[in-house]
Amino acid sequence: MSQARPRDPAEPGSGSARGIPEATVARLPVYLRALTALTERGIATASSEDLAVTAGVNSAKLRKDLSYLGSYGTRGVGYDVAYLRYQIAREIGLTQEWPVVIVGIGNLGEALANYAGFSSRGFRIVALVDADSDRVGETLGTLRIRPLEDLQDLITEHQVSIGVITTPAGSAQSVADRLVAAGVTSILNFAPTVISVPSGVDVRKVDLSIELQILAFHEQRKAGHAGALDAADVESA
Amino acid sequence: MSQARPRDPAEPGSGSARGIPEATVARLPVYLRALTALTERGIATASSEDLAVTAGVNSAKLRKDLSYLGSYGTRGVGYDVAYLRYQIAREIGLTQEWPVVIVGIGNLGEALANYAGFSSRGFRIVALVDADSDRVGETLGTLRIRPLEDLQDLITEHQVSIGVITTPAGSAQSVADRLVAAGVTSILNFAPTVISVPSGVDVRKVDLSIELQILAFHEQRKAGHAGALDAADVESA
DNA sequence: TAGATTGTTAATCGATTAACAATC
DNA sequence: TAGATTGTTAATCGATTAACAATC
Repeated sequence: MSQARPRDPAEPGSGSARGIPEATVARLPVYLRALTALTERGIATASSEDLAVTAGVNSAKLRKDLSYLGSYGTRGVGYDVAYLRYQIAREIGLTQEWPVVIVGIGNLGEALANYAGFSSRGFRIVALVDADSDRVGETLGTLRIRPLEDLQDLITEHQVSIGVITTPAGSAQSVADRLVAAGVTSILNFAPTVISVPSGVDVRKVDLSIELQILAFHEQRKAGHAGALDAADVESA
Repeated sequence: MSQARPRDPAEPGSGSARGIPEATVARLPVYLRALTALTERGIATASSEDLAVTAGVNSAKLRKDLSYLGSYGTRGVGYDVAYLRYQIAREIGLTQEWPVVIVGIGNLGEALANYAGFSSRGFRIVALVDADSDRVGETLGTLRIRPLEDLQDLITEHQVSIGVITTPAGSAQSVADRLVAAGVTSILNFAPTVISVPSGVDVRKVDLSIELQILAFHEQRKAGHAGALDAADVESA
């Protein structure tokens, strides 16, 4: 466990010690975005309360989260926005550029390929791959769509460690297998299916219809909604 | 708190009692999908272990989650796939159809408008809205893109309670305000910004670049990755 | 010094999990 | 009855939060 004594940001390894809670890791990008927003507003120093409001979290949680990285604030003053922003970017690994491959160039894959928010945050899409021979050869932005057979070579050539799957559910597992075999160790899966990977490979899943279903669950329980009556009918039947 | 005595699924209200944990709610759609997959494989009965493997969770967790809904299994046997599937669908609110409006028809909005996964799960996109007068009037599938001024009327006409925001960050808050003013009480926000809404309105956020950043954080910490060296360099500097 | 705000503690809350009595 | 598997308990773990001593 970590010692109670104050940590010095200059002490090598102090801030990057293992054991940053997953919940904290998931919020670091949110803080990064909030700091960017403050920078754009010309704000150089911000209190944990300012930052928390911008990020949409509670300030005690924010201070606790930041404390896992080190002591980057000044008591009585707050945080230097530019400095904290750099420290968080470094912690996440955004001081380097991450080459990314997208497999499955349907509507969603195409939208991601064109999404400016990736490149502006340290990710560079270096290859687009599709199994459909009709789409192969087509150019999207500056990239030509490549066949699945080229996947291994593309990953090796660009030293890709992060892959994005935007194929239909049926192809997702075999694509994941190929990505892993080629050396990819992080996968962002948009296909509506569970994929299995060896330990050591991280998978995150984004599921658009699941998000809507969670909203529907709560919506159904709100008073005044027509659905609430329907549900009661089913129940007493 | 819930009583320790066994609950009867036939008892009105038993399964739908408030207090289903959020973490459980978020997994119900995953179980629903797993049950659908089992149905497609022609499997009529499944144990919690079968279901858990298909859904990618641990079976103790799955049984605990299902216990919040009621007692839908049979000891020594397992769960009837079709029956459990119906019960979960009912619990989520998918026995009715949910009309949805999408605001912001860029690459992502267009991809969502064409996404078959929504309609097959009880959501129907009833309106596409964009602020750009160049896109207004264009037809996507069976829907014509409508101007922002029509938003209120569309929501009233179709009794929409769920809205999807796929605008740039800068427009998201004003769109959210208009959605709420028009009566929407659930929002799925794809814009890379925090939006504020009155209490009683649910917002879920999907942030594509945040998912990639979380992967990058872990990737950076994996041995053998070039980035690991870079980070160490920065740190000791 | 007085005021402000961090970083940390400790209490609380919620989620996960193994284990097993209940029961089909 | 014997075997299988649920539904529930209770222990554990992790996350959140209020409060405040430390300190700028």
